[in-house]
This record gives sequence, structure tokens and C-alpha cells, in this order.
Amino acid sequence: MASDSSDDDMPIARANGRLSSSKISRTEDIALDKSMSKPSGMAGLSIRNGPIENGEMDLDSPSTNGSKRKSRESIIKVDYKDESESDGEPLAKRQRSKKVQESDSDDEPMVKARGKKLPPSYKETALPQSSSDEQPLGVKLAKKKADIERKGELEAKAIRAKEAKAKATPKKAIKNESDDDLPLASSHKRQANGSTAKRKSTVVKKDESDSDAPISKKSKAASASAKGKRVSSAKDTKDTKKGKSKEPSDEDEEEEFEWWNAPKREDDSIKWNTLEHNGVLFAPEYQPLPKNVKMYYDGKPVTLSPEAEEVATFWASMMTAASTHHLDNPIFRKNFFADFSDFIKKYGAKDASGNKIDIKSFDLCDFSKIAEYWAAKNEAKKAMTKEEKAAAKAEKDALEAPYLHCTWDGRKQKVGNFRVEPPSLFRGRGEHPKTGKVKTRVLPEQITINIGKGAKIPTPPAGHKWKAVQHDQKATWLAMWQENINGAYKYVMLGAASDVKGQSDYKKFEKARELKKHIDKIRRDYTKDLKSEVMADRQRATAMYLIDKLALRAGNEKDTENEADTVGCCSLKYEHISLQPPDQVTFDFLGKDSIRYNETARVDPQVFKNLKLFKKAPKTDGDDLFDRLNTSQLNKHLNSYMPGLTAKVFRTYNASHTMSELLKELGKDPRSRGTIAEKVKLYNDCNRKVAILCNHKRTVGAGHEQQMQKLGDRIKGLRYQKWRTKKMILDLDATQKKKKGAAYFVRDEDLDDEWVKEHQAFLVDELRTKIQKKFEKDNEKLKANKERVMPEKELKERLHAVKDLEARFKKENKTGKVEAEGRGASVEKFLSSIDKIDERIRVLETQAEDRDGNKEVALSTSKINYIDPRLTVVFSKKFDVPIEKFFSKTLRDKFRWAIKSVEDAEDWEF
DNA sequence: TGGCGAACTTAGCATCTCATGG
DNA sequence: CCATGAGATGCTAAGTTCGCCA
Repeated sequence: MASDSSDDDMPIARANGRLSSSKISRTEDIALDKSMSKPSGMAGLSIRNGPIENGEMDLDSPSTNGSKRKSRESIIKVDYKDESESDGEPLAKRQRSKKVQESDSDDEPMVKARGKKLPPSYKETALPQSSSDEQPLGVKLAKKKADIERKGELEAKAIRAKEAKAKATPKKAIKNESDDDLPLASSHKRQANGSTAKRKSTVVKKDESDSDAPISKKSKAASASAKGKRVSSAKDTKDTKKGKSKEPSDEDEEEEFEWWNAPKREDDSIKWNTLEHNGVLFAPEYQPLPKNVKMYYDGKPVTLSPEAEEVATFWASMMTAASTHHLDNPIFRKNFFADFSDFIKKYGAKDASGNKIDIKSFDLCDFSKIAEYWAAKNEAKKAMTKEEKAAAKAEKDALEAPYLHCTWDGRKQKVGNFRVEPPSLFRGRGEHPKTGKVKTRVLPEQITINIGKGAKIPTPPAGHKWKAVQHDQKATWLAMWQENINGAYKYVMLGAASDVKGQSDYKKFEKARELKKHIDKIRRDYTKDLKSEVMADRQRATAMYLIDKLALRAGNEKDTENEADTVGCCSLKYEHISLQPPDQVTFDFLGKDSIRYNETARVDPQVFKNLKLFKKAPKTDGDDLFDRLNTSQLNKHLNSYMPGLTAKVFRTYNASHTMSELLKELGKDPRSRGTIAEKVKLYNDCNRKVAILCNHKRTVGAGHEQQMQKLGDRIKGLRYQKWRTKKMILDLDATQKKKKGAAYFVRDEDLDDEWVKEHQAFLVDELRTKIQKKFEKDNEKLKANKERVMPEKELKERLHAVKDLEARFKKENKTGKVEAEGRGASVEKFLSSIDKIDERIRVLETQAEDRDGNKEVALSTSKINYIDPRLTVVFSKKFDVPIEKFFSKTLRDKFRWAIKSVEDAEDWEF
């Protein structure tokens, strides 16, 4: 390769349209520099580049290095007859070409890119989001981030130093360094023997004295040793701990195996030695609808074959759900109808007189009767008595019982998703081309079972057999099948609380911690490479910069014909970034799950310059920004710094490291010495920052806007009440006006007359319904007691209060005064009730603030996947907040290893 | 060296449940 | 004390990574 000429024919990575030249000539580089050096924003036009830029779009220098870049111009492949799935040519993977245009306007109809949620109409309007976080976010956070990064680098150095020392003195380094190389070791291993160690059931020999399998206290020595561990010298010290460890008391009757205190295994490619389980739980068979519940076609009842009817119920059941946005999505509708039609063709549909009929138009299909039936059934379920409910639950539990657990190397472990996914409509996210298709029922014949050799093979349902039964000790799954829509593999694996999952979680975080030691070198290197004259290297460095600083995902290529069009770092396209000189970049693209990433960040000038270069003409919409880079190249490079290092580790590292720093800072906040609630809030604030870093969002529920409004109204109402109370003071004692100052008694401006009227009406209304309800209820009670019910007259009587209130307001509005109300009214009393109101207002306000802050940020994802749980445990100890405040029951289970392993190590650091 | 199969983690939405406050 | 709604849990789609193969 080398020569430029080759580049065009030799698409390095994904040739998707135009390529950049493989080298950056010096002249070109300089030209770019020049064009940038003038900070005079807008004017930054370089001499040769001409006055391009509009600040927004790229401003590339077309000229300069005339280096042949023949650029494959119009690679806009028109091609794509249709499927051609099998892109015969090695060239690009399937490209989206055609979609290019639409896609970037990204407001297609039914897309739901978060924020832009559903209906196209709202979507545009909405998005305060984009406006709100415009500059601020990225730029603001930038500084803080920079600080944190700097710390990261310093740490790296410090760690190495410390480590060097520690090596010399291999003492009880308890959990720190010492143990963190261990995992490493294992990952090296993995590389090393990776494929070679293919032989399946190799028994792991425990080499060095498995005597040092000290571990788990009353460990079931048997199973422990069965696990075959090899300790490397580091027979940690943890023994001390185990000595003292009180009995785990855990709910588990059984002794718990504390693998985190056990020596590391050398060969972790063998996942188990013995494995027993009961297979999977199939979805219940379809229960046909009663004869009188039918779909209607063109107003007439239709008798569907059970197969088709089942599909109809998939749709109908979604009609009753809270949000029907899928059903409004044209793609969903189209795909559904296509599949539904196929079912009808295949299995038939008849009219009332038993004649076969055609279903040609979806618009004529009416599922509402089925939906009603469905809803009624749900209602009935809800209305069941306590006993009935309990009975139903008992039945369900009994059914599930056999599948709940498996036995893994002799230990009982929770299984995760033992239920085979029931048939349904595929709910692809975003603009998924296949969303709405029918996901068919999975038969035993499609399921492969993975189980220990000696174990009893689960019996398939009567009359059926498994697709296969295997005994792969390198696999952690118990059963597997492929789904019909995308051919995706589905696995039944252990639950998050299981040992294997815990172990890999632990390894993940240890790997991220390991990255700390290399981060400074990595940063130094890529900073240097940002100027590389080799385009591929420069792109890689730039991508690394983005992954490191902005926590972007790696960004594999995707099959745009069959999947939603989303991107990550390496797959960013021309239209996904816009540059604002001198150093701001705005990202706007759909990431995983079609969640929109829309941030503006300030970047290193060299990065800015590079991005400009990568957008250089003739590249245009639809072209890859990083046309000479893909994730394997990137990961291969990363791997050279540290075994096992890949792009995703940066996300973990960034999240945990950030959290760590934020929590440290909390120590300075006086509120960290406040109430538990305050401390929890502080923690959550940190959590939120991490979630924002990772762009973890959630849909702001349809009702949320209203809820917010409601909250706001309640606050306003309170302020109104506060004002009224003040006026009452005046009513009692006019001299207060002087004492307090007239301003004190002025009504807040936003509580204008109009609003007040409305609010009064609301209060009046509220009072009325309250009285009515009370009345009805009282009567019910009387009735139940067989007593005489109260006459309507009584109600009228009671409703006088409403009239009174109305009159009162009227008078107030006219006179501008408020009569003191309540018994024993006194200035003091009013003052104290004002205080109370103030208090309530404050509570509501923080609540509102919190809710608003959370409305589109999901804290859970980062908590579950990215933030080292030990950070939370340590925080909890240090600030004396029960761990329950941070981890729910399931999370405590999942993070058992973390909770136990830093139990008494308040000084543990990420 | 890129494409693909496979395996496992990450992700948001749907649904359930239980605490809370009207 | 029951109805709500927030938070917990369940579900499964959508990513990343790795190894193998041609």
C-alpha cells in the first residue's frame, strides 16, 4: 500500500464513499494550520481555501496538496438492486447510500430518536433538549472533565511508582495493587492460549499447591478445589479477613463461596467442570379467543384460524398498553400487516358464512373487539381477590421453580432468563427496518442445550426433541436458539447475582483500573499521533481522543439494510459533526438504541483541525468521517498497550474514574455532613453526571410534562396561599404593613389576576368533589351497615362550604383584602404557617428540580454497568449511609462481591 | 483482512410491586 | 386504608468483542 494511488482501490476500512488520501502532505497540513490559526472565528478563511466556511459546515481546503486524490467521487452507490444482501464485493459492507439523504435530515417520520420521540409533529417542536444543552453541557463540563483527566494521568504515574515499590515488598497489600494484577494475569492468559486451548473438557490441573486454596471459610473444600485454582504467590492475606468474617448470615442457607477471596484461576477459559440444570420454560400455548370475540374486516366479523388469530392478538394487546407509539409507526404497521397477511394466506380466514376471505387492506382491519376482550381480561385479573392472586402466584412459582437455579461446579446458582421468549411482534428500536414483524414461537427443535456431561439432560416437551445437546465447558450458557427475524442468537445464561457473572463483572472493573496505569502513555501517544502524516494513524488518534474524552462507543459497522441506522465513534459520518471555529465541535447522531447524542464539545485544536481534514471535500453526507479506521484496527492498537484493552474499557474507566473523583470532591461539600437524604442526593448528583457523560437517556414519559406542570401549579398554589396568609396578617393588624414593609405583602408577579381566578376556580372545584366523594363514601358505609343513607339534602347542606369559599374569593378579588380565617387567628400563628408553607415550597421545588434533572437521564444504566460498585460501597461506609439507599435488593445481590470485598476497606480506591 | 458466527455486555422500555400520602 | 406512582424488576434489543475461516 503505501502509495496514495493504492488507496482508492484498496479500501482500508469501510470504503463507504469517498476516501481521504492515505497520507497528509506537509503542505496540506500547513495549509490547514494556517486556516485555523486565525482565531477570528468566522473569518478563518485560509488564503487558499477560499472563504468557505459558514462556521457550521465544514470548511475544507479543496486544494493544497494536489495530491492526486482522485477520490472515488460518486461512489454513491446507486446500485443495490434490492436485497443483494451478500454484497458480493469485498468493497464496502452494505452501505446506506440511498438512505444517506433522508437519514441525515433525521427527522423522518416515525423515528424516535429520543427526545424527538414519536410523532413527527412534536418532535421538532420539542427538543428543548438540544437547545437547552447546546453549548453549556459539553463546554461546561469540559473543564471539570479536563481536571479529572489530569488527575488520571498523575495517578497513572503514581500507581506505577507505588507498584514498583509494592513488588519489592509483597506484603499484605490487601486489595489494592496486588490483586489487581491478578486478573490481568488471567486476561493475558486468555490471549495467550486463546484458541489453542481449544480442547473442551480439559481438566484444569491445579498446579501449585492448591493448598493455597485457603479461601472461603467453611468453603466446601470439595467444590473449591474442584475449581482448580492456581494461585500465584500472592496468597493474599485476605485470610485475615476470612478469619474475622462473621458468618455471612445471608439468606442463603448454603455456605457462600467467596470467590473474590479465592485465588485467581489461571485458565479461565474453562468456565465450569460440572453443570446441571433443567433447561428452559416454554411460553404457554396459545389459547384461542372465545367464539364471540373477533376481528372485524370492513365492518364484518372474521373468523381467523388460530395461528392468524394469535398474531392478531399480538397487535390487539398492544392497543391497550400505555403507549401505542409502535402502532403508529408506519414501518411497524407495514411489517405487521405483511406478516399478518402471510399468516392469513397460510392458515386462512373466513367470513360469517364460512367463506374464505381476503384481507387486503390493513385500514379495514379492526382489532378493537379483541383489544377490549384483552383489556377486560386484565381488569379481571386485577380484580381478583387476595386469595385468588396468591393462588395464581403459587401456581406460577411452582411452574418456575425447577428453572430458577442450576448447579454450577456443585454450587447452586441463579439462572437469568430461563423463559423462552414468547412469540410477539418484534419491537425494534428507532427506525428499524424490521420492526413490527412477527417473532415466531420457538420450538424445542430449535434449542440447543449446554450441560455437563454427566448431568441429566432436561426432557423436552412431550413429542419433541432438542435441536442438540452439547457439553461445552467454555460456554456459560445453558440453552440457546436463534430468533427468526434477524437470526440473532438468544442465550439462557446465569443471573447477574451468580458467581460467573460476578467474576466477569469484577474482571471488567479491574481491567478498567488497570487502564489507569497506562492512560498517560496512551494519551501522550495519541496526542502525538494527532499530527501523524499517515492518515490512518491520524484518524485512529483522533478517534481515540473522542472515545477517551467524550466516552463515545467504538462504533462497529452495521448492516443498514436490516438494522436501524445508528453509529458510534468509528462509524461517524460526515453529517454527524459540525465544526465551529475555533475549537468547538457539535455532534448530532443516533447512537445505540437510536438514542440521540447531541452535544457540543470544545476540543484540542489539533483535533479540530483533523476533523476538518476528515470532512474535506469531496466527502459529503453519507461518507465516513473515519474512512481509514474501523473498530478492529482500533482495538488491535489498544491491545498493544495492555492486554485486553479495547474501546469499551474507556467507557468503564471514564465512568468509574469520574465517579471516583466526584465522590472525593463531595467530602468538601458541607452537605455531605447533612442528613441521609442530602447525602443520597449528592451521590445521585454525581451519578447523574456520569450518566450524562455516557449519554444514558430515557424517554420523558408522555405524562411527564403535565406532571411537571402539576408540580409547578402546586408550588404556585402554595405561594398564593402564602400571600393570602400574609394578607390575613394585615387583616388582623394593619400596623404590620409598616413593620414588615409594603413589599412583603405584594403578590408575586406571576400570580396575575387571571391565574388567580383560575386557581380559585380550581380550589372551589376541588373542594366540591372532595365533599361529594366524602358524601358518597359515607353513604356507602351506611349502606353497608344497613343504616339509613343520608338524603341529597345533606349533600346540599355540605356543599354550602363551596358556596362560601366562592363568595370569599369573590370578595377578596374585589377588595384586595383577605379576611383572617381559622380559629384563634393571630399574627404569630400566621407567621408560623407561612414558615410551614415556605418549607413545603422548598421541598417541592427541590423535588421538581430533581425530577426535571432526571427526566431524561437514566441513572440506572451507569450504576449497573459502569460505576465500580466498590466506589459506592466505600462511599456508603465513609459517609455512613446504608447501602440500601444506593443499591436495590437485586443490585446488592449482583454486587455482593463488591460489598463484601471492601467491607472494611474504607480506603479502597478505584 | 474482512466477513461472519458466536458469546457476552449494555440498554431502554414495559410491567410489576410496594411504599406512601391523600 | 386504598389508589397512585416511583422505583424495582423483567424483558429482550442492540451493542462490542473475539476467534475462525477463506
